Amino acid sequence: MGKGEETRQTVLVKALRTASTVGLRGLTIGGLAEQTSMSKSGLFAHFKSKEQLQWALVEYASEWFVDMVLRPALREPRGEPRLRALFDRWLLWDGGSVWALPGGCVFISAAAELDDEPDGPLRDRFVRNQRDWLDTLATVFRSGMTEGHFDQGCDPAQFAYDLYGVTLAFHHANRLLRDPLAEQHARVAFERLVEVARPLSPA
Amino acid sequence: MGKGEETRQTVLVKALRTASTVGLRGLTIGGLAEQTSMSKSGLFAHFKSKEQLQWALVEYASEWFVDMVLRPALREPRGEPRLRALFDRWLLWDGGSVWALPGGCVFISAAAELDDEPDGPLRDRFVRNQRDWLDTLATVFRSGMTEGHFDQGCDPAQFAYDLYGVTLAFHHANRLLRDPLAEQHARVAFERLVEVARPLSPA
DNA sequence: ATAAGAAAAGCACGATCGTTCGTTCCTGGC
DNA sequence: GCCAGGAACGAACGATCGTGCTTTTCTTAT
Repeated sequence: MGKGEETRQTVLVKALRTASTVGLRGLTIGGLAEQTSMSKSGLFAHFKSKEQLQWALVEYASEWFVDMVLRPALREPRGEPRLRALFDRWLLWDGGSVWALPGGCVFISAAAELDDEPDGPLRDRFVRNQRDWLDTLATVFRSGMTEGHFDQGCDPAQFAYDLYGVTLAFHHANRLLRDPLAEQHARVAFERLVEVARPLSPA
Repeated sequence: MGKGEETRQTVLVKALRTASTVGLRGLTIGGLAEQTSMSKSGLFAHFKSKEQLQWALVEYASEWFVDMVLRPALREPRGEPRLRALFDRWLLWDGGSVWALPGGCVFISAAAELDDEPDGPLRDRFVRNQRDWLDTLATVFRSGMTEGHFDQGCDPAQFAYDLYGVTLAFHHANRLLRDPLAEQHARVAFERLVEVARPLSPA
């Protein structure tokens, strides 16, 4: 890894942590330069505009999410165990683990900022990220259906939607309201989602 | 209503619509002045700082939410009917009705911006708003329990959490992903929440 | 070791931010 | 009709924003 790529990475690491608390829009070149002990122009040269920096950040965050949440969970057996691992690590991702971002899930802030933005490279990239994640959830759930853990009549897309809702509510209750019962509520909700999806007559 | 209060109201109306798309932080005094055909300083004088403007905006949004969503639903019979009305109007509030804000639910953007903010008057005010709303949901559900619509073993706080999750996911799917199935997913999720809460042995 | 090229810095720009100040305009009570 | 006080304005401030240019410093390959 050449020098250029190295500092680029350093910047993205810092940027990711800051963005998790202040959002993509809250990022500033000057602030980032200060955090990395660089000059504004020196940092700016790596990304040729702020939006490209944001784009690179979404890219980087996606990779890291895969590394921290998805990949480890994929080592669990297909179906329900894998789904549980996914959910557990998802909660850790939003806070409570040493490797979690200081502001919790960075995608939630980004979603709120980009949802009313006009189409563009940044929004498109992020929407793809979110669609991929929902697709992944649906796929993992579908594996659970073929494994016989979940009923054949279930709708994987609906399940992905529901599960996302559970974690969105978790983020809300945990970080905004600082509700000590947030995680408990999340787990109860998850268990009921799984329970409801169970096949009536196990093969 | 004196002249001062009148223009103050005018400003808040415009501010609310803008904030729904760009968030509380995205608001600018200059932009607001332009929208209302006022001078920056003239507008600024009504609120003595930007944060106080944001504070007043949260206050105003809360009132309007009560008028548009809560109050009309309270005219429905206690219990399940009232809960359904609440949910229906909540979906309308996030978009799809003529009176909805152009950027959808303004509280969701605000939540993402304020969740990692240090304590302060603005955050406190907004957290109170959100707690009130969750309490209201729980209360309405609890009425449904005493009415016999829902099982006595249910946890109203858990139900409020779940229902909030459904609408957060709806906002996400609807506004960010522009998923045409968003509302359908939301309704399916709601129906299952209600279904699961039904008493096993109706009195 | 040296030349070529990348990386970083320095500096400045136009724009926009929130905010202040002094002035002008309008309104309501006597 | 006058006068006090609120409402709005115009201009300006210091700060900070993203972004160009030019120059210096460092890497890297030969």
